[in-house]
Amino acid sequence: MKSNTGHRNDQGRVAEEGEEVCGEQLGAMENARKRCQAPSTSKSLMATEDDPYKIDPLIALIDMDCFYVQVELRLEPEWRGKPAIVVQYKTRHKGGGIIALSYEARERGVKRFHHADDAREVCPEVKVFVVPELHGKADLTRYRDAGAEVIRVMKKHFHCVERASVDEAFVDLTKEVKQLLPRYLSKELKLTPEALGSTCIAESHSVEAWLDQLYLKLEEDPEAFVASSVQLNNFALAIGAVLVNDLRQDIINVTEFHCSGGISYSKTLSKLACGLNKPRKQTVLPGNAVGPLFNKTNIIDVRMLGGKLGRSIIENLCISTMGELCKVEVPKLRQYFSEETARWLASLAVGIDNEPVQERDLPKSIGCSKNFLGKEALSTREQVKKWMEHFVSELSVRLKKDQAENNRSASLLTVSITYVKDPFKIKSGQSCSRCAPMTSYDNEAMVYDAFMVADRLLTSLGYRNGRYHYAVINLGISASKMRDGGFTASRIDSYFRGQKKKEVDDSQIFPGNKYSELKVKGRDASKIQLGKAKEVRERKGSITKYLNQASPRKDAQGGQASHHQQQKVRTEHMESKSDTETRLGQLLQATRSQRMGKVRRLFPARFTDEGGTRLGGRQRRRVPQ
DNA sequence: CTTGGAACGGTCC
DNA sequence: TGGACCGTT
Ligand SMILES: Nc1ccn([C@H]2C[C@H](O)[C@@H](COP(=O)(O)OP(=O)(O)OP(=O)(O)O)O2)c(=O)n1
Ligand SMILES: [Mg+2]
Repeated sequence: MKSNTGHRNDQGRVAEEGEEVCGEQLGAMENARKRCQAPSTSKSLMATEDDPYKIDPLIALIDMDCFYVQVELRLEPEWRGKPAIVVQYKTRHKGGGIIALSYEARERGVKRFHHADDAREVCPEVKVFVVPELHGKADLTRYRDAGAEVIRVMKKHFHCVERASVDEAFVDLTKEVKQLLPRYLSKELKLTPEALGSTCIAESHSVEAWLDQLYLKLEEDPEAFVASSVQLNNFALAIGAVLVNDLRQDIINVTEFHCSGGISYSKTLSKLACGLNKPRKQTVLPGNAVGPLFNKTNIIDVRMLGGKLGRSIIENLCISTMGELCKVEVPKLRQYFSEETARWLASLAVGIDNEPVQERDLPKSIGCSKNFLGKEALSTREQVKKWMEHFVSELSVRLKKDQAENNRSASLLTVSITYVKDPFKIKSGQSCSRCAPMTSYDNEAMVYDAFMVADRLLTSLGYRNGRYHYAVINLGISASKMRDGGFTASRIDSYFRGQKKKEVDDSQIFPGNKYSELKVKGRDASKIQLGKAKEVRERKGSITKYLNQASPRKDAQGGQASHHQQQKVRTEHMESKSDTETRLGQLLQATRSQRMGKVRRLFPARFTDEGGTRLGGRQRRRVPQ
């Protein structure tokens, strides 16, 4: 992947194209940034007296190496340097599914889609760490907390940090780099290979040569250098690399965790760069390297193109690399995609995504869920209630911790359910979600709300002799719409609107209605007594309004989680069973064939027709030429 | 027996 | 807005 053995001429030629394109992309990026009102970068191309140097936005992506494994290795360091994996549900299928694997394990041929038993087959001495279980489900707290440790270090170094996942964050380096620029240009500070540390330069063999080249140009003609956006941007990238290297070293010092980094001009490019030299390395992706790199980059491997959209591009245009996509003109793209999508793709094909780094280091939602496949599927009220209790037990602890640490409270509680007619003869599955206001972190209140919402939906789909007509194969709850501070009377009052009669008999599931006697500690009971909260559910508020439309959808729908795994498997080019080979696969196949949300906009013409065919000729909107 | 989990963020209507 | 759906780790 790294070394370019042949096609020198070809790459050289495209490199020039890339350079040219990149020069143009910067202006486009800036315009889009202004539209997006990214405060820290919106003026980056504007030279003013205070800010004499025009540089493009500089974005880094930090991604922890085999993160869950590192978390386990910090707890049991004797396994460092050995093949190791982290699995979920050891007692289940084939010793549990792998969710993280060390680089030593990767060298031995272990794959993420393997199970523990598979891993032992190809690598008998592999160390298997098992995700902790609590309340009958996997408990990822350990890894979330470790991720927060890392973010904390990042915030120490940079103001604008966007938590992208449990082990990834984007950083906007623009301001910090711009501040240092004069001191580096004046030689007060010097860019050295040592300062760059574990840096690689994409499409370049040596950091030294790259730096030498940079300084050669600076010495040659300093005025021309600072006037050249290409030179200045490369210089800025190098400064960014120093800052990111320092950050990564600090992360090691503070947390013992190693990570990789990507430094470039957009989230897309930084993410791509980060993956080029994993692990324990950071990669600078300069503008002039984008073209050559894109020539060998599969479309599927680019952020946001790893799913249906990417596959449709490949199928429709009969291409496979970003370099090829770059050569496709907007009018051609318009044959298959909407105007908006076509333009967006054309930008992305030169590395522009117009996404500012958001200053957000906390998750926006906190939730938990679990699959119940085959005989595990839930079909009684008692089962659903039991699992709601488990979920709430986990969630309330996490929410209270979040409230204490971050001074915020969730205002929305969402229940999501995937259900099928027969969990053993999966022919169609449907997923849905319902929400209720969150007015306290009281366990029983949350259980009541979550269960009532779920039960109403499932009951309305059919209920007889103590069993729902549908079996629940995935159940989850999530807290979101975070607001500053704790729960206040006015906040809770705002939920009391309208009136509606109770629709479901809860007397058997909640005997004695103990729930209505609960109170929130430390609050004005007359206002926020949970008995009042219960009224919400009996009135015509946001909950019941939607329960009335509980008729099953016609489209097939499978568990989101599983569906996503499928996406991941394809993205990583890992061989695995085709969907028709397994029962679950059939469900997932149905899932993917359903209607396409955002993608309807993205694939107006062809893809839609094909989707319609798969669905049995269902008619879809066709976008005018 | 059937098993590709469990979170997240975001867009669209 | 809520809810369905997509993309991602
Ligand atoms: N489908 C996935 C992908 C990832 N993870 C978890 C486990 C990983 O340790 C962590 C980070 O995901 P990465 O894709 O970044 O993978 P790693 O950090 O494990 O490896 P790498 O070194 O390739 O980044 O998120 C997960 O639970 N399910
Ligand atoms: Mg990682």
